[in-house]
Amino acid sequence: MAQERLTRDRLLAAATAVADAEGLKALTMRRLGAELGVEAMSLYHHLPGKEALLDGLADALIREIQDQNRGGTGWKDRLRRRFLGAREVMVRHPWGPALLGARSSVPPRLFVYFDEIVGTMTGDGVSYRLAHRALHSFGSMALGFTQELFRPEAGVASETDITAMAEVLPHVTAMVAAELHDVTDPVLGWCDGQTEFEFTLDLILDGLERVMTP
Amino acid sequence: MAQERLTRDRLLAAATAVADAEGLKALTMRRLGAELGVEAMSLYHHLPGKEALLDGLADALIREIQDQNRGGTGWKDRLRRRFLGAREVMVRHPWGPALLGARSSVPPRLFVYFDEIVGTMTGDGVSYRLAHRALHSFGSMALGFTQELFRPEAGVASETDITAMAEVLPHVTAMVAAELHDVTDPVLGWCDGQTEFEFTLDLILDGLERVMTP
DNA sequence: CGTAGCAACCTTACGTTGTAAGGTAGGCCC
DNA sequence: GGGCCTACCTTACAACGTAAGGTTGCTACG
Repeated sequence: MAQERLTRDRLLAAATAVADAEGLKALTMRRLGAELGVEAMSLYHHLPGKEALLDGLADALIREIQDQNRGGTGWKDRLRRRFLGAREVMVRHPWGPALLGARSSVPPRLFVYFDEIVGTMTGDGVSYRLAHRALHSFGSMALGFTQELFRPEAGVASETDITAMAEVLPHVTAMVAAELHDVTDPVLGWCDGQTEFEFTLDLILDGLERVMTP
Repeated sequence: MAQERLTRDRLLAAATAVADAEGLKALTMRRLGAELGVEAMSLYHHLPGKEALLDGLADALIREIQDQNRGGTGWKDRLRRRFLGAREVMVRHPWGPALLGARSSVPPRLFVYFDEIVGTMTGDGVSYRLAHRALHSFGSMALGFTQELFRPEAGVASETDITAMAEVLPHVTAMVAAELHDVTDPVLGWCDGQTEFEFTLDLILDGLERVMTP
């Protein structure tokens, strides 16, 4: 693992790999050093500290999102493609949302990315006022994720759990039952992140379009 | 600070106070112990560990949000009031979003809260299918915050910064200029979180209403 | 009344984290 | 060849969460 010399880029690449494989929490200086066949303190000759490492990671993540740009015509179509591309990046790097959320200062590249979004809108006739509002409405959708507070990845619940749940959560229980019954493919159909992401995205995009052309 | 006996509730209250005053990062076991005039390890007789402390904090936060329920008529109005109330709670506790985002397992009370939302909708004639979609669309709005990735709390930039910014961020710079010129009160008008929260909230609520009554 | 038991709190200590401080080996230049 | 710079290593420290076990005082019961 040692061999080649260290670089800031090799460092960030290794950090990304560790985070992809084992999550952000496993990304410690010592662990990253080991990954590169080097002592932890050697990393400090290429990065000033752990915060800088995370900043670099965030920057690389946003660049990866920017690179997902895929054309389209009109602000709506363009943004839609952009955000769907962003989502693919976040699916590849599940630590992305948490990282961006935890960063104490805004990654500078994020401003550049938002600038592109504003330019996409105003360049197509959208007013600055609405572009500004839209920027806030997109929120984390622009980065390809919705705050997944409700993530039922928990797996199958036991029967006693289900009966207990039915008492405490009558409406959700009924909803799950109704939805499962409705859907042809019970696995893909229930809480399919992609479908719901697109639903919400179109809800916002259509809403914005309606606001600007009343 | 010592005097009275420790309680799980006193513990959580003190933890909330520390987080309110100095942020989540300042909330360590030793610090919390000191706050209560007690050694860190004494806390372990009331809570099994730090994770449990954070779980308790999250639970209390969600309960505070639930208590903001303020009536209204019809699912749209009811949810709107609810979410605006939730926002007030998050304004009081700026560490809220980060805490919920960082929790590795979903706080159980969140399911109860979501159940209330589903009940509010289906009780007013909304289909389970749409209620489910809506739940995902609300995302973090249901908890009163939008992922504030773009938070210009940085303060006034220097002149050189501004000219540098104009080169790299032409569209954002123009937008800021246009907006500042437009607005009567330049401080409240520019990036007023409340205004933008309501704008996005109504965008989603109106969109959902339109989907169900085509 | 004595004593067993238990709840609440303290003491000590360990492993892990980020990182400050300073050491060392090799290549380059004058 | 002697100084200097770059890249890496060694050692050490403070702060963190917490395991293990000690101390104290109240309470219940034979």
